[in-house]
Amino acid sequence: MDRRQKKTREAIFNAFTELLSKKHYNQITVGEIIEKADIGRATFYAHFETKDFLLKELCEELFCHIFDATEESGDKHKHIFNCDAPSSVILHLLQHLQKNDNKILDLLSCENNELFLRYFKENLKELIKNHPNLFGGEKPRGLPDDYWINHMSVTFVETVRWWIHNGMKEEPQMLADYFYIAAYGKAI
Amino acid sequence: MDRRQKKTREAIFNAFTELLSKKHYNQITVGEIIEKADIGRATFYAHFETKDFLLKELCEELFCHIFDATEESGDKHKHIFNCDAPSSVILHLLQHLQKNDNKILDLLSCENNELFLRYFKENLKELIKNHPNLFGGEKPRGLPDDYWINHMSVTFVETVRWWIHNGMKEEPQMLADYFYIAAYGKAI
DNA sequence: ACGTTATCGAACACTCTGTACGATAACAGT
DNA sequence: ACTGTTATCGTACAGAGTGTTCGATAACGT
Repeated sequence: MDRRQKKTREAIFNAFTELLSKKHYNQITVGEIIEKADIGRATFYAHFETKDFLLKELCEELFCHIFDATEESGDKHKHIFNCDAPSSVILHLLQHLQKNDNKILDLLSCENNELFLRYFKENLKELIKNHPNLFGGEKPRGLPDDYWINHMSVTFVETVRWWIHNGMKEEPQMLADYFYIAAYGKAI
Repeated sequence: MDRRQKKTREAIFNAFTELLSKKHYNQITVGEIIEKADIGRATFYAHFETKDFLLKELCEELFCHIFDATEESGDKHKHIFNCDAPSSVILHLLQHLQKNDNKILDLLSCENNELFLRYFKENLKELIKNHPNLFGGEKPRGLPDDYWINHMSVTFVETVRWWIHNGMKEEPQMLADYFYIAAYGKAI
């Protein structure tokens, strides 16, 4: 990819991210993004059809390193569903977040977090669907599969939301315990 | 309240609701609402400051008969947290929804449902906070109160969402069982 | 019948969107 | 270093949407 393109794209993402942490998505204008990114109007539209597409691509970039299921051999980053024991997956995820990779934490804690948490949840559902034992534990009897998958995804996402909203005071291990207690009735 | 005001207000709500069931909130314009409601532009703005305020007031109107905690003596509608055994509260709520009071079901099932489900959840949290035994059952040990309250609210809202999304084929009793199994590990 | 007030309709300034185009400068490959 | 390509710039522009203003009209409650 052309160096100029990469620069511009990054400038737009940075400007957009910064704006998202300060005001609501609906009230951010393309004009503001352009100004903060210091690029021409036509340039913006050469990269993104609309603001909505920009958001979509930002989401994809933020979550792909976590959720991308393509297993590239020799990749130094172990994909979460490949690592160690299933019971540590959630811990791994939480530690990932704690490191604030890709500034994802800022976006998950700003007033626009709904935007990203929704995306988070959808990817998580896909992941669980493809790796039923992702979290360890067992589905209680009498629940439809998709009900259970949705419930688990939401429970995890809400655990993260609660954590962030409360200042992330707890250690990831503690959070993992909360999650397992809420989901299965007991820590694992 | 002036008859004219009431008429206009209702016309706006109806037009807005109809539009919400067809297209995304962000893409609905005041012009469309005005046209469908068949009122003057100035009239709309005499009622609602912006489209956002219209949404807020619509939410309040939709949920108030369910969540309004003011206990008016002699009110023929029993407030949900006053009725019968705690364990039936969820059943009551689901039956309420099934009757599609206030066309709330249309809004909970359209592509804008996030808007209303969020509002739903926030009200539910308040309700649980004020009536800890609302759902019966017990909080597992080791969980912070607000974590648990959030978890229960979300679990319920997501149960409703799942139900609607799947065509509401199940009876309310079945749904209540799902909810209790997910929340407590067993039906009550 | 009266004074009040909600509505109308048209006009208005303003902001934002998405596009167009020629000029410029950075780029990749040879 | 040369060359053809292409991303960016700046400006301008049409179109759509927002929120306000104001005088005229008609419905309202008492």
